[in-house]
Amino acid sequence: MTAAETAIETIQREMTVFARRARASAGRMHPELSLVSYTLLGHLEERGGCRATDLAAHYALDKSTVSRQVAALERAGLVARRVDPDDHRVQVLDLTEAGREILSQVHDSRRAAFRERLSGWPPEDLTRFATYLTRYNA
Amino acid sequence: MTAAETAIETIQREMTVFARRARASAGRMHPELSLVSYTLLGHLEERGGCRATDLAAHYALDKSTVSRQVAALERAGLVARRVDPDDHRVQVLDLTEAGREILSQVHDSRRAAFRERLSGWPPEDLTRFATYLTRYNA
DNA sequence: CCGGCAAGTTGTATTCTGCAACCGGATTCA
DNA sequence: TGAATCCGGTTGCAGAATACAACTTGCCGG
Repeated sequence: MTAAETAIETIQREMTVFARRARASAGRMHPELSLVSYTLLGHLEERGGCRATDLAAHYALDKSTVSRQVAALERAGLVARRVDPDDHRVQVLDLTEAGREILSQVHDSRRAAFRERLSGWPPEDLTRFATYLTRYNA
Repeated sequence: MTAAETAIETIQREMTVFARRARASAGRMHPELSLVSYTLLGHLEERGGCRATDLAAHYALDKSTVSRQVAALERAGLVARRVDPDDHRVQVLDLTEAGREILSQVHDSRRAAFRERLSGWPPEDLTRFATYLTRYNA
């Protein structure tokens, strides 16, 4: 087996380990914000307004799932929808102030967990790791 | 925010994305074996016979959930249960031959998926990525 | 023997998800 | 311009995973 193949084995195994752990702990960290809701809010924060379809495509979710999640987030007052004046089919989603606040709380506690876990890593390794993960998920 | 903090943000987000996708796609790749089932079988393969309660504790699942999953796996002929002669409350779980076989197939196809996904990565990036993941999970 | 604890099972409710059918606005093309 | 089509989104439905609680059965210390 080449070094690259060995690396692929390792990546697979470690990703699986991670998936297991994430599955086990996701619900416990923040009961008020599911993993998906959190992800969606985070996306909105980063990219500003976007469409439900974009979210669905990006996270490989069915549009119906996104529709319901967004509806729940809107009921909870965390996101706002407005119709795109240029295309009346489109709803542009945005965080509300409350959404921003909750997101920042959850963010902080998750960040603390990751920071704890990643403490002692050289900054250069952190940025490279981040790049790899992004590329993997792209 | 420093570069390192930004990287931590990204790692956190991308890991989350990955975890969600892994779960969603696991069902599609192998309809006959959910991520949890796969994990449980893998556990049995590694450690040989164990109790349902051990699985529940190890994966932070409710014992009822494990009970149902194990029941399904037994119906599918992938695991066998036998009563512990020393304690009749206990059922010792073990892979059947069919279970071992399916597990190895799923293993292979997962490996193929990873290989596909990572094709085109320079070998040194693969090895570094593998190193980072291992370090992260350690 | 009894009370309490441990292992599993089952009933119930909730949540997340995908698929399919549908609605209404936008676009294309003859 | 008008019909066919496409696209964004919603809703009905069904299935899976899960937690919690109540229960059954077996074990063990007084």
